[in-house]
Amino acid sequence: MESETVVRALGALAQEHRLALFRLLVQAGPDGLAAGAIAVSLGVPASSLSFHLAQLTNAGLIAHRRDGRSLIYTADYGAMTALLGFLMENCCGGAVCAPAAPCDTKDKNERTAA
Amino acid sequence: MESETVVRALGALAQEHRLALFRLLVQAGPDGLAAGAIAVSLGVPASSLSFHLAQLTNAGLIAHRRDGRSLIYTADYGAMTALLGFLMENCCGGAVCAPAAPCDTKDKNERTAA
DNA sequence: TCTATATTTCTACAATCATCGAATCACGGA
DNA sequence: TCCGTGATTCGATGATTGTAGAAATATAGA
Repeated sequence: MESETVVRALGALAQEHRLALFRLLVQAGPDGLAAGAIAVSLGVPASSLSFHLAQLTNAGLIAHRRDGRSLIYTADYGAMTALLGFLMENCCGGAVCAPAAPCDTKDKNERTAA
Repeated sequence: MESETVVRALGALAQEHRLALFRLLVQAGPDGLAAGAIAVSLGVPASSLSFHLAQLTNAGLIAHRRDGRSLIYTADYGAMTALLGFLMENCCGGAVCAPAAPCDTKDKNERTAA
């Protein structure tokens, strides 16, 4: 994943409404949610929501499909996975630093992470 | 980790220079790097760098100590770990989604992530 | 104390962001 | 075709961000 892509993805998530929005879509799963339903759920005016949806779309974190008059938005798990992968590889000293990771971690630590 | 904290951490990393800076500090390890060395390495004016260092400090992602005339900055692995933990728990559909994770993953998937 | 070095704070300014009402576009049904 | 609904785009506005030179602060050494 290119670092420019990472910056855009991070920027897209670095906003209260958008973080909540993305979490909502993640919870909703592949079925996704219509823009209107999201607006109600977040308590944000339609035009404001549309702005945030565009930001997340532009960052490649969400996608949408049309269903009649509604636009259904879904989280792009692949993009999020790639983002996390980048952060774990480049921003954790090379060692797996996830707290909840019950992995073996291969023990390649050359420095004490955390 | 509070979602407000997450937003600030994401915002701090969502900038080209700051992402590069943080990666640099992660690579440098616990020894850290002096502000001057960072400025040279990134090719950024001292005052600009100071601004970015303040952003990262404010977000709790880095810390610093004084060594003579130099201020030595270090990455806060704990904060990064907490951030990744939040993202993995809240933004990945509840399932471990890290690509490089060689874990067992407990198979609690209720939806197909990615 | 005086000077040099390391770094931050101050200041100003351009650029980008977030917000939201109004206008517009897209689609389905009568 | 006309109307109603779901959603985006437009436009204006205030707030925040990024940049970098100049000034100020902190420390070390002579």
